[in-house]
This record gives sequence, C-alpha cells and structure tokens, in this order.
Amino acid sequence: MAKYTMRDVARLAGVSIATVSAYINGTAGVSERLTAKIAEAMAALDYHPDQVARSLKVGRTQVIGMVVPDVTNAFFPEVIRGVEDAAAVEGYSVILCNSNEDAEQEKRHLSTLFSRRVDGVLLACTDTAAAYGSLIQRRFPIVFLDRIPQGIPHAGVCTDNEGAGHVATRHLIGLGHKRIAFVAGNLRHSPHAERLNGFRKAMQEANIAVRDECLRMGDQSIESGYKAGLEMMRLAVPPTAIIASNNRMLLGLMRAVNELKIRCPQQVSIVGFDDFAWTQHFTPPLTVIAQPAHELGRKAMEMLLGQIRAGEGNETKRFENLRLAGELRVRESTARPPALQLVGKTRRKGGD
Amino acid sequence: MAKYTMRDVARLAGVSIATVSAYINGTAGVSERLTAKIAEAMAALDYHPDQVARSLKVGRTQVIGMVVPDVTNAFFPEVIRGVEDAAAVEGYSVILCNSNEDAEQEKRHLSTLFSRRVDGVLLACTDTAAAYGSLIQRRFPIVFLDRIPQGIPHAGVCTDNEGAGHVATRHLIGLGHKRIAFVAGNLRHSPHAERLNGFRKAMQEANIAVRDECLRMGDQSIESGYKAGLEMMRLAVPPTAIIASNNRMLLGLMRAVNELKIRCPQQVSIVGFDDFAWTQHFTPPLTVIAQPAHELGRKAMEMLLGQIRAGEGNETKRFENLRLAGELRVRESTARPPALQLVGKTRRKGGD
DNA sequence: ACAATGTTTCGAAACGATTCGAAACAATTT
DNA sequence: AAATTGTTTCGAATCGTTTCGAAACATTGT
Repeated sequence: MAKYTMRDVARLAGVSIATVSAYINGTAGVSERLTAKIAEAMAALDYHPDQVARSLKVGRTQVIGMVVPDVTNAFFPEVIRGVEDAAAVEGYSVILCNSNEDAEQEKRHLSTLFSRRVDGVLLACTDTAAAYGSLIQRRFPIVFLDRIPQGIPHAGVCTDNEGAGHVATRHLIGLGHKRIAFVAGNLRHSPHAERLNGFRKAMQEANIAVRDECLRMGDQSIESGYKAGLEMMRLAVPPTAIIASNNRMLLGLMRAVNELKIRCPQQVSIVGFDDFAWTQHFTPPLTVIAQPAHELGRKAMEMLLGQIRAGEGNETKRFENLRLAGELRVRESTARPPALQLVGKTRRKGGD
Repeated sequence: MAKYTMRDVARLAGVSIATVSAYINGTAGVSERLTAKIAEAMAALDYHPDQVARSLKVGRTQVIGMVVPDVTNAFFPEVIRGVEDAAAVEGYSVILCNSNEDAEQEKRHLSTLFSRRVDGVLLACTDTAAAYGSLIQRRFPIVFLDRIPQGIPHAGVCTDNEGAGHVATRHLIGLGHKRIAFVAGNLRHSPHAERLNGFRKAMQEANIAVRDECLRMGDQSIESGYKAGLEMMRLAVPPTAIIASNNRMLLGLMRAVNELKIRCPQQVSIVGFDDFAWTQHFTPPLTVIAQPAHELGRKAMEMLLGQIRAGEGNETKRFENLRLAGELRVRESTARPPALQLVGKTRRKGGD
C-alpha cells in the first residue's frame, strides 16, 4: 500500500492541506481552479483519506458493533443482512462478534468494541442481568435485537413473539387440536418466554387447560428438541400437536417423530419458528412462523442511527420498542387431529 | 460514556502521560510506587485506552475485513466462526461485508476497508478478474478463502474441491453407478470448477464416459438445482445418480425429485456438498461432502496474521495455498443403482 | 478610489495516543 | 567525592486528519 497523506496531495496540488480537506468534505467553497488541481493530484496519487485519523478528530468512527450469540444459527445471518443494508446507506461498517451464549465473552466483546470507539452497538444479549443498565445511563447508543433485557429502559426491536406464539396456537386450535404441547427454549431469553406467553394466552382464551407434561423447557438445541419430542410422544396420552419455539428444536422434534415412526401431520401436527430454505423442502414441508429477520435488522440499525444522530433532547425516541409481526406459513406439517380427520373426511364426502 | 483520556489518568496519578503509556504497554520499567498510583487512577476513572488514537500512532488497527458473497449461505457463518476464533486470540476484530455476488459492491467494500486501514483482508471473491493483482503487488495482507482467483500469485485456503468431487464420484461408482450426473454451480467460481474436475477425473479413471445431458451448469441457487433436476430426470434415460455441487442446488434437486415422485435412493442416488443440521434430518438423510468450514476460517485467519506480522523476507510463505480435505458422510440418499439393487437382493438372499 | 461585504485560502491548534532522547535519580565502582 | 552505569521519569514531537479564526482576495455600492 503506497501510503499518501493529505499533505502529499496538498503539496502536489500546490495548495494548503486545509483546502484539500475542505474540498473532500465539501465544508467550504473551493474555487474551480483549485478543485481541478486537487482532484488531479488525488487521482495521480490514488489518495484515499485515512479514516482512522479522521475518526480521531471528529470523534466518530462510522463503525458499529453487533454482537450475537451465534452466527451459526441461521436466523442471525438474515438479521445481519438487514443491518448491513441499512448501515451501508449511511456509510457505516459493522464489526461482528459472537458471544457464544456466554455472558463473559459478551462482556469482553462489548469492552473491546468500546475501546474501538464504535458509534453504537446492536446487541442480541445473553445476559438477563442488568449489566446493560450503566451503558444506557451513560447514553451510549445501543439497541437490543431479538433478545430483549428485562427491567431496564431500553430501545429494542424484535418479533412480536407473544403474538406469534398466539397465532401458532390459534392455528392448531382452529384445526381442532386440544392436546397441544409447547417445547420452549431457554425462558431467560425473552423470545421464548414471550412465545410461551402467547401460547398460554391462546389456550386460556379457548378454555383449554395446559397440561404440565405438555410443556417442555429446552435449551434451543437440536438435542433438547429431540429429547422433548421423544418423551412427549411416549406419553400414555400424547399431544396431537406440538409447537417448537425455535428452528433447532424443531429439527430435533422432527427427528424424534420420525424415529418413533409417528406420521406427521396424520398423527401429530407440528409448527415451528423461523423459516429457511430447508423448512419448505422438508418432508413434510413445515408449517412455521417466519420472523421478519431482515426487516428486524434493518429497523434495528435505523433506530441505532437515530440514537447516534440524536443530539440531546428526544428522550421519548430513546427507549422506543418495535415489535414486528411474524407470519404464519401454513404448509403440510399441520392438519386436523387424528380423531377429527375421519369426521372431516366424512363431512367432505357428504358436503361437496 | 464518560470519556477520560490518558492525560486525565496522568494528572490524577501525578505522573506524566508518557509514564502512563509505558505502564499500560509494559514498554519500560515503571517503579512500584507509580504502578500502584496509575492503576488506582485508571480504576477510579474507569479508563479505557482509545484504540483509534493508538491505531493512528502505531499504524495498525487490529481489525481485519472479511468479505463474503452472502452470509446467508450457511457455509459462511461457520467459516466466520473459525475466523473469529483465531482472530480473538490475537485481539483482532473483524468487519464483515456482504458483496452480494456483485463485483462492484465487492470493490466498494474493499475500498472502504482500506480507508479504515484494516490490517488485512479475508476474501471470498466474486470476481475472477485480476482486479486483485495490484493489491497483492502492493503487499497488502490478503488471503483468499473458499473461492480462489485464477492466474495471480496469492495466498489462499479452501477445501480440496477436486479431491472432494473425486471422492463423491468414486462413492457412487463404487455403488455401481454408471450414469452419473453433475449439477455444477457457476464455473467461474473455483470450488465448482474444481469439483467438476474431480468428477471428470474419477469418471475417466473408471472409464465411464460423461454424457453431455448429464452435465448441468447452475448458478448456485435452489431454483437452478430444481430446474436441472427436473430436466435430467425427465430424460429418456435419466441418470441413476446425481451430484449437486452445493447445498442450495442440492435442496432444489431434492424438490424436483420429490415432485416427480422419484424415490431417493431407490431410483436415484444423490450426494451434495456441505453438511448442516438439516441435511442429516432430511428425508432421506443426505449423503454429503462436509467441508471443514470452521477450520477453513481458522487457518485463513492464521495465514493472514502471518502475513501481517511478516517483516519482509519470507516470500515463500506469502503465497502459500492450503487445501483442506472434505469428508464424505454417507447417509441414506445414496444406494446401489436400480438395476443392481435387484441383483444385490437376489445375491443376498442366496448368499447369506 | 474607499469602505463594506462576501468568498477563498491558509496557518496552526487540536484529537489521544506512542516513542525518542534527554533529564533526573539511584546504585555502584574508582 | 567524582565518575560510571543503569534505571525511572518526563517533555515534546508525531501519526493524518478537521476546524477555527484570520489573512488574502475579489466584488459591490457609494
């Protein structure tokens, strides 16, 4: 890298360094004569301004940090795309960090991000603790994404998880299911707690009791979905429908069902969360709640930019919380429960 | 963010700013008395050194850029994990960029990365052109990842794609297949070109002619895999086995096969590339070549660190090329071809 | 022709660290 | 007690920008 500085450009163009700066940033009028000279000099040297020097001076880096528990969870890459798309518009770059579901690592990452003077942080947090309170008090721009912390004022954007849980449940109830099970992820993570709430609410509204043995707490892993599926489908009276609170547990659940040679959806209906390429090519194609992952990322970044730009003042906006609707995509993993399927068939035969 | 500078720490500790720096970086002996005072002052102010100022002075940012065509392709998140793991060890952060398979965007990203004075770049390139030549000549630390450019000296790490294509093909040949098809991705991307080479070589070694209609050039999309699958399985004499050169086309291929009600592996064997959680839970569980994605990322980062550290001198190391072996994971989407299955069964009946 | 006004242009001081070489001090040898 | 050596400490310059205020210049109205 041939490294030229503004000084070199100035010298070559025969102007002062201040003028070059003014030209580049358009901060002051520069005569046509000098404009031409400077442009020429810059081209000749293939000069590119040093952003780190600039950052030091202006106190902004045009970089934000994004920390997620695990990029390897297909939900996050889509979010990242959204974030980048919104970031690119404003000339922002993003430093990506994996916290690996570990509060300690998360803290370390945040700390190095601050040292690097990022202008803000997007955080899918692992920690429920109010470890974030001090950040927010210091008015550091931060917006929470997907996972929302409890008990502190904050800005955040996530799927309307309660609504999504509710919709999924209503879909099953609408099909005639009563023995509906729910395989939750770690309830300390807001999405899973809220999806469970939505489930509970829908069940209550329909006056269906939630049986204890139809509630399983997993840990978001394939393995835990598998175990939950195995256990539940071996019950004396197994559920006729199961909701898996994330895509990994869904996968585990499907494996359990397949292994037990239980037919889906004939014997058990299943709905999961997240929609990826493979979910619709699965056998059977899976009914899921799709999260607006890309949009989630875009909105979060836009909110963060808002905070970054915010002079003082707009306190109201600072703690905005956005919840985007999930979308139920009905495919072939859900159907009427076994008992009703016959009724359904008879009816159709008679009716149509 | 209460922002304190080294000057504040120095003042509070009653020492010079140079001494604080010496203490922090351990560059010179600092007496116990002052050490204590400085540590105390730093703690009192919750001081964290400003990395951007530091970067400006020392000419290193401890940040690298990574540009991939699309994080949304599940292969890359795993690579990213590998990169981050290796980066973290040395205190490096990574700025992630999506080129979106677009040479223009890639160029823009590279350009902003340089402006930000990243210490090096990891690049899964879209462009086959020698647009990278000048970078390399300028000795800018760069290592290519997965996709390797042609015709210029470079450092790179990727899967041994030719070997992988060869292994996949040999697996099918070993099962007795002769009419083997290959659905390639964009051949301008080295992995696909090389996988195809491996396929050709294996076929040649086995003295099996590659039929034209059994070679399809896709574009890495699900759609193209689907189309290729449809077309080939509708041939008068369809192939008895198909290799899909990436995970997306594999998915499309499976859809085509399902739609045509062709049974896999009974009527057609299929092997794909990349191994994710869903591949083994597919119906049938898919035989694939797994790429050592995490390792790929780790090694690439380590090579990059090597280049960054390299004083002048070690020219040999500069253009090192690493090829890591893929691993064939035989599952249930491959079996003996239809004709032989009967023979197989009869034999078994008689023999066992 | 001169003052008043509005543009361009520039010199110099930051931003917050590192680093060089000299100054200050202590310990040792003569 | 002076000279020598080695260790701490510090002042000041520097990295490559931005930005403030003043200087230089051109333009206009009187």
